[in-house]
Amino acid sequence: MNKLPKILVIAGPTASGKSTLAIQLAQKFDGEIISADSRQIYRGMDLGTGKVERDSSSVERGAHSMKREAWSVEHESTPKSNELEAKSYKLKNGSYLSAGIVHHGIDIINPDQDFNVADFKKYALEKIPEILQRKKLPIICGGTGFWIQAITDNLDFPQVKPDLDLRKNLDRKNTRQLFAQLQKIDPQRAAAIDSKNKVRLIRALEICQKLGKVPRPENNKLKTKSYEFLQLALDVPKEVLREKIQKRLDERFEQGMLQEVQNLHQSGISWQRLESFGLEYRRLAEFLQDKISESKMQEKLFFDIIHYAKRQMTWLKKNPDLIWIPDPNEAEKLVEKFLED
RNA sequence: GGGUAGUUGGCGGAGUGGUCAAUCGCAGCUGACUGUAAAUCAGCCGACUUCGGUCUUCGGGGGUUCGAAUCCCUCACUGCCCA
Repeated sequence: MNKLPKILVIAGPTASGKSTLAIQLAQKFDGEIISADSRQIYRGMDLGTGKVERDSSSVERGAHSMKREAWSVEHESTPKSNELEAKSYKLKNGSYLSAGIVHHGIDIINPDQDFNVADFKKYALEKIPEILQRKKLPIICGGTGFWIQAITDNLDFPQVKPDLDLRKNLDRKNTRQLFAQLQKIDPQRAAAIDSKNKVRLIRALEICQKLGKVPRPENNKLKTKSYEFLQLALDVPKEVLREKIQKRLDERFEQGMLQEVQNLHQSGISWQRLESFGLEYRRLAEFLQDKISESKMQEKLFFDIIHYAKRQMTWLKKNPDLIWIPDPNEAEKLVEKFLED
């Protein structure tokens, strides 16, 4: 039996220290990082998404300021016909470097474009062989559990692309109507679906329109695996995480997160779009529109992030392959062992 | 000292004789999730519970009433106004 290529996964809730650990391990084991973060893919969304700081090029060395290029400035290449090609933005120097480590999946599209799990899966499955070819260790690191699972479990998605017009139309109806509609078309899916969840209902109907009904996800246990994963997650006590979240939030404000959101809006991103990104982008957009007061915004945002971390934990907890490590220093040994045989 | 408004579950805040263990919001807890996943959505949230119920709550005490968070008396505390 030939051995499967190995991939390291670093998961954990927001503010748990994933990125730092990933970089440490990348340095130690000669790796490249694939960010699995549904918001860090966007250019110009830096402070609010907590991107690792990009290495400044030798030319602009000494630029200690947190100033980052506005996405509109670097956005000069016009999208090509190929959707994925168009979406995956090629940087001049080829990649996003932080602490000398190559990061994929950061700054790959503009905030007015969509990039979903299926896109990510394609993207990552393209990058992984490239990284392996360079004899480097692929490290998938990020907080978007679903995206990570798409890779680790090689999830199969129905071949139905989002139909924005259809979605817009369906969105006008309420969940009762949508559910009734789904019951008629695909009772099986209807029986299993969350009947109050509009997003799910709309997607189900979208698939039905194309395929007649929603295919049952196949059992991934039967699938042949192409990679071997070591999945680690940072286990940070709730109280500690709270403190880290608050501290990080304060820092982000100091670094000019508000300005970042303002800039995004000025470069053409609608408030509605910004709000749809959630967390900092939603709350700051609301504040900038005078929908909420500053103190309300700060308060809400803090709790939003706490809740988000909680949701992440709920997701992560049901992954039986995750190894929870209370201390980041434990990771090294585990990775070493993983890479041995 | 006089007047006045108030005191409700962790917080905010409804409720003004029975259908109130007490609307609702926040916080808290648990969970769902196959192309929006930082999104979207669900349940629990006084105590005990064999999940049908049982018990103790609405500042303290005393009353009225078949029955009070809701009415009366009184005490305490808080805010505002007049001294």
